[in-house]
Formats: sequence, structure tokens, C-alpha cells
Amino acid sequence: MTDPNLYETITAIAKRRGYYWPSYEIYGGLSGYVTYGDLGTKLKRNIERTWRNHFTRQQNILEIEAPIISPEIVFEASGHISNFKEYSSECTKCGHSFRADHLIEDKTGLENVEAMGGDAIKRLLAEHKIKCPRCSSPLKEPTLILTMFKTQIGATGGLTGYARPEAAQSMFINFKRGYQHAREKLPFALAQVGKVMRNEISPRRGLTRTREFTIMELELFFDPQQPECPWLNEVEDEEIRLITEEMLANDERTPLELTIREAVEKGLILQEWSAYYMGVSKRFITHLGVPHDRQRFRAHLPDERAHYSAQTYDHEVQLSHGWLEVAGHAYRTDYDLKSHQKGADTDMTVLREDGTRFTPHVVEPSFGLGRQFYTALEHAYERKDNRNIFHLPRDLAPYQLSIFPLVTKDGLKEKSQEVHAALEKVGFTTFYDDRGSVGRRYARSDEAGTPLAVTIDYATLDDETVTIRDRDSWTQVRTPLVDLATNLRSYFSYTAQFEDLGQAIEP
RNA sequence: GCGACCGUAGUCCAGCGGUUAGGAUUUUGGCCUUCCAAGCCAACGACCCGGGUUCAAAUCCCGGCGGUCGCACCA
Repeated sequence: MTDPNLYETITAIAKRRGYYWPSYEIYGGLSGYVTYGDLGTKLKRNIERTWRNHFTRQQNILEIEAPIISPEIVFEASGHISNFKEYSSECTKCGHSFRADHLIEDKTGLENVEAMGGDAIKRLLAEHKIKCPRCSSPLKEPTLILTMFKTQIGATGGLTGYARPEAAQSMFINFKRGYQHAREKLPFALAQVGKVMRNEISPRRGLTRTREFTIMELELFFDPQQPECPWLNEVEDEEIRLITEEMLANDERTPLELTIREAVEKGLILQEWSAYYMGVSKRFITHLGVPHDRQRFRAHLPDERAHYSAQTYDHEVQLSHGWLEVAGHAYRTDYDLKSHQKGADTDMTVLREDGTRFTPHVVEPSFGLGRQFYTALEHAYERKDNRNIFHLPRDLAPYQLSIFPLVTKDGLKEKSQEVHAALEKVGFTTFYDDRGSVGRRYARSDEAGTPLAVTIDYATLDDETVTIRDRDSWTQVRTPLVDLATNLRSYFSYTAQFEDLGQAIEP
């Protein structure tokens, strides 16, 4: 974990073995884009499934899949058009960049300068003769930075569209349908796993900041007069490490250690629903292989928060290069539904039993999948005896099983292929390999993170038993072929441990 | 976007004005092989792109693209 070159190591293995690599390589590459290979797509899919298992398995958590491209009006209503662009001004001498609207606000005391528009910002910057705050040199004319991808909808280009920078807006747009499908009952949630695009100024660090990535988001709608989360008790004892807004303001960086329940009772998390999903988030990230002391929740200060958020906690994990945000937990209030109610001139309110109408409030957990992916790889990595091993959780590993003949003669190869076909047929994800020596194959299997290797040897031909070899301990057990599928199923459903899979073999 | 450093087989490195561009590993074919990258033989495979300087450029200069780090940004 302290290895400063761990990122480079993981990147090299990822390229060599097919987890992921930079996109458009043969055309010189393009920063901010990665392509997942065979091992990568399988690991990614398993992480998505794990997320769904943690977040979407209750009643009234409804999944949707909406378009990536939206007409401009959607992001005008949501506030993204004005909030996803900004004017940046660079110093002519020291080269530092500053947000032009903030410079004007600091100098003049004006508020919300951003909303005045580009011409006003340029004019005010010149009128007040604003200089570089660092070296007092003149500033260049501010340039517009728009971090949403813009496109034309329709072959003749009649309508301006944008690629979504978050999936959330499609949940708000479809709130009314979701509400009907949830039998007009609150609380309910819409969830979505899909691609989003952000035209980052400066993508960095492979998977951790890309211009296109899979997001896993959930919008939980609730009545602010009935903010209790009925599921809170399921995670209330979950221990978290928390850095609050107040602590940040006082430059206090040592996290509080407390349970979800305690954080709610002390008022450190505004909504029970946020607390619930932070508890689930803790479990999910732990499931990916990140220990407690490598996780924390860090509050956003008001100027760091998104335009829609009343409180945000980032879920961060510690990697070899420092802390990385893997999830955001935002209390979005009724901001979004109200925005679209106005923008689309469509009623987004809900009727209480007492006959009053209200706009539901929203709590949102949001996960950037690439970051979970990299986190899982880095935390699973071990260098041992000159080998690379990924100790991925057994339900995350790209392949479940490797199948090897001990040697490729005397019918062992044919027998192995039979076993391989049989295991594939009953649903295991397997990899057959008869190249080189068996030791070499074990090493390759470890590097792919495959938890178990089934080896067919001479004894198999006599008594219909095989060996199963454990990636983590490098020990083996021997199991009759008739029991193999059943035992493996128990193992992969976590109802059996490796030692339960057969009779131990003395090394 | 700015600054520093960097870009050589699939991967990781060496070479830093004239080399048949070298090594490790991987891969492929063969021999061998009864459990952890064994050994032997053979083969495939590279100087990011474009200009310039020079008799001569992987090597020096400029630009582009990409990467790492720092600043800024990060919904």
C-alpha cells in the first residue's frame, strides 16, 4: 500500500493481461478514455452486480435505463448549463488560472456574478482592473470552460443536445412514471447504471478520472415530513470514519470513529436516508476488499458542493497515491424536482393522506465505477515470490475457475476438456489452459485473480477425483468429480470455505 | 490549460549523434515435463507522430499526441 509505484505496476499488468488500457492507442491515444479488456469487462460486470445486490434489492427500488443524450432544455432546467460552465482567467506572468467570477466577487462584494453572463464578467474584470491574486500581474481575457459534451440532435442538426454528466436527471425526469410504477407510494427510488460523459479539463490517472465512465446512481424520493428510514436499523451498527464540515472548517483531519446510528443522533448526517445509504456504501466498498481503516466519509464545504446539494459526504478510500473519492452521498432536497416542474411546466408534487401536496425530497448515493474497479484491483494486489496475485473476492474475480491437465499426454488433456465443458455447461465461468508447465499456468491464473484451479492428474483417470488449488494459500484439496459442481457452488455462494471443498493434500 | 520530467518489441528496462538497436519477460513452434513462471532448441516482435539541424538522428532542436508529478479544475 505504501509502494509509490503501485499505480504503475497495476497499470502495466492491466495492459498486459487485458484488464484495461488507454483507448485509441494506434492513433496515438486520447487522454480521458480507457478500454476494458476481457478480464476487465468481466470484473466490471461483477462490480455492477455487487452494487445492485447492495443497493437495489428492496421493494420499490426500481431500475431504469435512459438515453445518454438529452435536449438542451433538460440541462437548462436542471441548472447544469449555468453551473457546468465557468469563466477562467489565466495570469500572464505566473500562469495560474482563477475563476473569473470568484475574483470579481472577492474584489467587489457582488454575489452570484456567475449568473450575470460572460459579457458582464469580462466587463467587470476590466472595469475593476483585477490583477492576479498571487503575483499582481495582469490577467488574460477570461475563456469559457464548458465541461458538458455538446452535440446536434438530428442529421440536419436542428436541436442542441448534451451528453449527460450524471444519470440523475433521467431519474427526476421520469419521477412521475416511477411513482406510478411504485404504486404511488413513498419512499421509493429509481436507480440506474450507465455511461455518462464529462469533458474534463485535465483527465488524470487512468481509470480514476476519465471523460466517459459508468456511473451507478440511485435517487431515493421521500416525504420531508416523514424523513424516517425504515431500513436504518439494518446498517445502524456499521462503523464509519467521518470528517464533518465543522471539522474541515477547523482544519481537523482526524476522522470521528462512530456508528451510523451515532452519526444520525448527533445530527452529523442531516437525513436518515443519507445515513442509511452511507452504511450500505460502507458495506459495498468493504465487499470490494477495502478495510475499515482505508475508508472515510468526508464532508463537502459549501463552496465545494454542487449547486443542488444541501449536504454532501464523499466516500473516500486510501490508495497508494492518497485518498480517492469513490462515491458521493448528496442530499439534493427538492431542488431537482422543482427545477423540472418549472422547466417542463409539469406537476411533480405528491398528495399526502391529509390532502396536502408537496414536492418529494431526494437523497442520492452516486458511484463512479472506474474508481471502484481500480480500488478493487489495488487492494487485491500482492507481490509474492516474484509473482503477481490479485486476491479479488471470489464473487468479483473475472474467471471463477482455471482448468488444467497436469501434463498434456496419456489422455489427461482430453479428460480435462471434458471437465471443462461440464463445468461451463452448468454455468461456471472457466478458463482452460494446457500451455507450458502447470506451475506457469498457476502463476498466470493468480495474475488473473482466478480463485480456484482444478487440475486433472493421473489419479483422475483411476478414481475420478481432481485437485482444487487455492489462489490465496496455494494449498490443494482433492475432490470426487461427482461432487465438484456442488462443492464449487457452495464455495462461490460463500456457504463453504476452501477447506470444505475436499480432502486436504499434504504438500 | 501552465510548469517540470518522460515516451524504444505484448510488458518492463538499456542504448543518448555513426550499434546487425541490446537484455529480461511474454508469445509462437518443437523437445522434455506426475503440481507452482524448471530446462534446452528455434522463431516472431520496437525507436509515439510530423517538421528541422547534420554527411549521418532512437539520440540534438521545434511542434503535436500521450504519460507521471505539481498548480488550477474535479457537478
